[in-house]
Amino acid sequence: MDDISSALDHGAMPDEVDSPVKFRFPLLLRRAWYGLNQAFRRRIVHLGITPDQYTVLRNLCEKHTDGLTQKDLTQRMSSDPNTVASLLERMEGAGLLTRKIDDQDRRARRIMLSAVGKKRFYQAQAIAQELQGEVLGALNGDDCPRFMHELGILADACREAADRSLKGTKPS
Amino acid sequence: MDDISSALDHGAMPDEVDSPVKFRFPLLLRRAWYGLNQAFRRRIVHLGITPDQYTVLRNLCEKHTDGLTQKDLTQRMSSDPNTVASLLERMEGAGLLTRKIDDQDRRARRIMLSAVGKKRFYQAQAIAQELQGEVLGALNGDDCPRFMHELGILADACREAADRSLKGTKPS
DNA sequence: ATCAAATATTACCTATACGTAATAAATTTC
DNA sequence: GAAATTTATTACGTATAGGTAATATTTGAT
Repeated sequence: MDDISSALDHGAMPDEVDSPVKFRFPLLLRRAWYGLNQAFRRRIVHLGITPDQYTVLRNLCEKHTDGLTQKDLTQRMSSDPNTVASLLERMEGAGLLTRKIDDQDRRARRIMLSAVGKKRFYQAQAIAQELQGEVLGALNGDDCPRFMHELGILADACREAADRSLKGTKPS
Repeated sequence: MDDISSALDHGAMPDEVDSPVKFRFPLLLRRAWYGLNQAFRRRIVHLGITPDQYTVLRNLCEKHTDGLTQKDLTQRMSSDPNTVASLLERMEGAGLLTRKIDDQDRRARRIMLSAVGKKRFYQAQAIAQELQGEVLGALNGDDCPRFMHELGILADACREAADRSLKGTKPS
């Protein structure tokens, strides 16, 4: 009753539980994401910001029209309202941005980048692009566009799977 | 002095700070990883384990020879000693595994899967494979192997970048 | 206009992620 | 062979990730 492996037709399973290629996606994704994040964090620590804070700054800079609400940011970062709230609280304390009640919807808060926040973003962006260049350099330049296209497809599929997994425990 | 954008030759920059394709890697990676993780977390919450705990269980099951030390696990999970330590502490408390001083090296702790841990792993593995099937189904089956190969190359490049970024602030 | 339903945040809690310092045991060195 | 060095963990602190519940507000229905 201990060795469930036999009970679930997982024959030998010496080293590779996951099939040769197909089932390595989560492993590779984890490795890539953690590595990239670690590298970036270590390279921008002297700027006093973290990778996630950089993501906030980037989103605010891309749409620096009238700022964004926390809800907007949450969606753009494929993140969570709670996470974004505490993230922004810290960043406001650090003087990177300001949060003011939205005029149209007093429930929402409109986030505006500060001069310091904008400056930090451009400083970090240079480092981010350098890092991305190093990493993507490992791939054949010709393969890059197709790869990114496919990664985008999988990213969407992951997001959709997450949304589906919210309601009926087991969608279809 | 406020609008650094002009000072750094970032011309217009209306919406796409990042170049068309090449510089979207971090965004897509983040979206994919967060989405996959959320989906999996939501699908295994009823088993009482988290995605990271599943990763631990999987590593222990793959090499269930004599267990692994925390150091081994840390490397296999491309994680951090501190993270792994607290992770294992919780898992030990939950009865998923045991930690005993290693005989050969009394500094190290050898992690051994418990019967419960093994059971939870196989239960979660079925869910993981189902999820992976759903996600990878979005990709052309023929493109999958090549994609995984390229993702592996990038994952390695990310890890190496992280390692390089540890010592000399700016490697080469 | 009024009360119910939907929505944007906050408050609080647990689980990572990871940096730094402290510990303890193994290894190297003179 | 004892001291210096390296190494596996733990202890402690800050920054996410995200679930649940409470709050304030806006909207919609009557």
